[in-house]
Amino acid sequence: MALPKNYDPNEIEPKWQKFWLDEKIYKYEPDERRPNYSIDTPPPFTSGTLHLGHVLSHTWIDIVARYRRMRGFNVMFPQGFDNHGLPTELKVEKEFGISKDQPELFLQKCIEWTWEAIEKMRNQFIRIGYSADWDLEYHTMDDEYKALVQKTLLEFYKKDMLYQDKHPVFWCPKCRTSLAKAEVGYVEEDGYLYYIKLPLADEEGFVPIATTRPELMPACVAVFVHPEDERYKHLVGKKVKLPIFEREVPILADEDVDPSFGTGAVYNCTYGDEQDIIWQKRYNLPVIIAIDERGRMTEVAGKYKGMTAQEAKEAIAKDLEEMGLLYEKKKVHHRVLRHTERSSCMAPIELLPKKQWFIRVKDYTQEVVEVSKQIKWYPEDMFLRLKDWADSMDWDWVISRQRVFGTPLPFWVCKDCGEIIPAREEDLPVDPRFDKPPVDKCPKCGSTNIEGVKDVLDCWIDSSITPLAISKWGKDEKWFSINFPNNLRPQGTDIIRTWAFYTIFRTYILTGEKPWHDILINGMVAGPDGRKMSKSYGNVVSPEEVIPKYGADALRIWTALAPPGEDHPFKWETVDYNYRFLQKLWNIFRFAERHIKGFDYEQHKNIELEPLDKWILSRLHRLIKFATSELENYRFNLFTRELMTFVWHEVADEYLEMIKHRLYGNDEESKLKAKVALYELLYNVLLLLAPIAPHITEELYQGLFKEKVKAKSIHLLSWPEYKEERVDEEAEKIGELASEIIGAMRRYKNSHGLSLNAKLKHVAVYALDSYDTLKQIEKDIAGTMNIEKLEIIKGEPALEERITEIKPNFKSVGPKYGKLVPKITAYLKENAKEVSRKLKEKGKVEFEIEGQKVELSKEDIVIRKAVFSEGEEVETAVVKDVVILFFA
RNA sequence: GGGCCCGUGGUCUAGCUGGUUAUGACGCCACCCUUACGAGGUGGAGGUCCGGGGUUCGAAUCCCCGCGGGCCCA
Repeated sequence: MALPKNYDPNEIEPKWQKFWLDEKIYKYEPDERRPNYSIDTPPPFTSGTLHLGHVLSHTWIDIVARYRRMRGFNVMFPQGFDNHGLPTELKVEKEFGISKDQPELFLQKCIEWTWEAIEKMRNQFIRIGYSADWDLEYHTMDDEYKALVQKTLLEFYKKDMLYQDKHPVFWCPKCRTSLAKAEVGYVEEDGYLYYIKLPLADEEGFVPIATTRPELMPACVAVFVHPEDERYKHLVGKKVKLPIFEREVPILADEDVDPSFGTGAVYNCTYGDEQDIIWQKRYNLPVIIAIDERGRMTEVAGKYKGMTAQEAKEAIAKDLEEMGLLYEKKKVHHRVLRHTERSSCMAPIELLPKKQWFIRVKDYTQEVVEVSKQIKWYPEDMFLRLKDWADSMDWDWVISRQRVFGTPLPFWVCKDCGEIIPAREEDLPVDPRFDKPPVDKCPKCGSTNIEGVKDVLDCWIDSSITPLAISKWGKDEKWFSINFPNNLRPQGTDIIRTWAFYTIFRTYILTGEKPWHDILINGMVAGPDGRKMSKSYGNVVSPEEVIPKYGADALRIWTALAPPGEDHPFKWETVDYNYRFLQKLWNIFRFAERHIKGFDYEQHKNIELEPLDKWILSRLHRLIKFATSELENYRFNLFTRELMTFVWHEVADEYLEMIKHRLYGNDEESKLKAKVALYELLYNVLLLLAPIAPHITEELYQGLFKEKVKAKSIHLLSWPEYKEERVDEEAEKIGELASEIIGAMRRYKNSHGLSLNAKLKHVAVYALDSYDTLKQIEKDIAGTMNIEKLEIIKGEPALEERITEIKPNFKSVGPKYGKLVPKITAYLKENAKEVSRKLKEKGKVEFEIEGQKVELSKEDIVIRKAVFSEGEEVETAVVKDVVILFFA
């Protein structure tokens, strides 16, 4: 069976994907005889489709997994799915018209829909050649997973790291519901900026403030100015007395104040905007609630009680004006938070303090930073992002969400005394929204008035225990001891502050250890236009558009070319180029097939090879060494590029052309040697490429090598071994010279309209230093270029010679002569002919500059020259010290 | 506003422990049908290495100041 003429990824790829699954090539079982390698893969949110960001991050992981297997590791490679989330709730509400008022039906639909999404996404993973062990697949909505999440919360509760407190939520007074950040947005609109004088409490004078929300004055808790502001510096520490409400609040200084906005002084309320929250937390200010869930003024608003916020704004402004304290009202264009997710609503959003569940994290940030230092970060500087986040944290982790489709908090609360009643561990998972409490009466006050917690957990609570989940923490001692800490956590730059930070934090609190040895950070995928890929820019490209056209391997190579930690644009041109590379690879093997298929490499591998064979194998082994060290450090881009260039140019354009005459010739000994080298070369190229392009390499392995090598898949073979003895600098010099000389001859043929294998009657090659090297490849040059009469002559041809460039080799001359360098450069130029002659005669040149002796050897001077023939009968080319004469 | 990162021909990218013709690719132009491949081969045009200052014999590379972009946070 010969390879078909065309490379067709759509035929090859699904075939092997099925084969790998059927044969359970990637099955993981703990095995004490082999080193273990575990990967904590990111569980994507179950939207139903993989985007190119997933393809990038997960192909990277897959490359690592495949490489590690080839290095003899037993790789534990699970894939999970993150199920809970707002988008699913919105979909169920909108598309299926099911309301949250029927929570059981609602949840059922969410789960049903999520299963469909999982199926689709798993198939998409399989279609990119992803080599996870699907028997290890997990979902955050699984009972087992939820039980683990809840168990960790019980642990935090026991450690007294869980508490309830008030925290603002986005609240829509029209819909009477709390909203997630994704459901609100800023809308630009016109409004007024009110300038108000706030009288000082204990002396004459006042502080002028500017605000867009005078109705929040009853909730004012402080006035802020910039610490460097000369206008107000002297007032810091004093108090103002709020007009109308007759309450005193302090004047504080904070660098967040923008002195150029309004009057340079602002008042801080509960809560006008997100900055108010920061200050309230930072300075531990009181919380005064002036607006209720219906958007109306509360008790604290006194005579304004019951008014809507808008009515109160006007009434308070009017009263202040009458008191002479409102002295200016300026039109401004500003951003207002509105309920943007539901376009029918668009009501202004309030920030209302609500009882929320918190995990104490601020007290542990420095410990988390210390643990993070024990993890190796790739690239290293990504650690700083985590550190900065930890250092600047203003409040604890709010873990409760007022949603439906999420892991429930495993707690009940006594409505009489507020006692928190945890679930029993043996009952997990529990859903306190539906399940009975584990006790009949409150253990503290004896009340029977016990209510299950209605809130669910932030989805980062689910996903920040993946290392514990996949390592079977608390479940399987042996599995855990082999797999934990995980060897690798791969993830994107965007979620270092969430996923990485919280995972390190929770794992550390629960186990006392770091979750992983290494963390690998990938950048974001940009669209073809270089901008972030997003629907609103209309630059989204989906894997499903790419794969039918070019196949998964070509797309995978695009991911392999992404630099570590940096954003990477999707480019159709790149995928197209990769596809053409694979096409080229295919053709190389099609050519090689007739020469090496069934060839007994093992029998002949120790034969003494010819110089050019040694050259290409030396280059191969250098590449193996480079590839290995790059992959050890999770860097794929440079190695991939090198490999592609090597295969395309050194192997295909140069080496293959140089051995054709041997493979098709009559010298059986030489032919055999060429086959040995070709086999070793191409077999190893396939192995190097296997982690990146698993499908085409499998196809070629099965077609050309399996018969002899026996392994049932290329993905069960070992990574190429770097053999120092194959590296041969002498052979590399020979190969390089051969490439350049043959290149010059190809250009000659090309410029004369001759085909590559057209016969050249007579070529003379003159050389001095390279003479001995050339003699060794005389036969190769003549054979490759089909030269009837090739003369290699020691000496120089009788032709006119001109020096086109002469200069010092700065790298060697610079450190030796420092400031004299520019003068040496000038000297060489002025005395080019003489310098060249002396170099040829003595091998060195000596002269004086500014009374200082300068001595330069051949290595210190770079000379380029051209030769010219007067007559018409001969054309010339110059390669280093070699002059080629083509006779017509 | 804060932290980190990035800025190299039209586009993407290498180089960035300093060494003078700045790497490779896509695209563009010209030429060549060559026994694995025209989805190929050969050559060419195209650059103030974001801007400005400094250090140095020498700066894309090191330092300082700007400008622009990304991610996250506020």
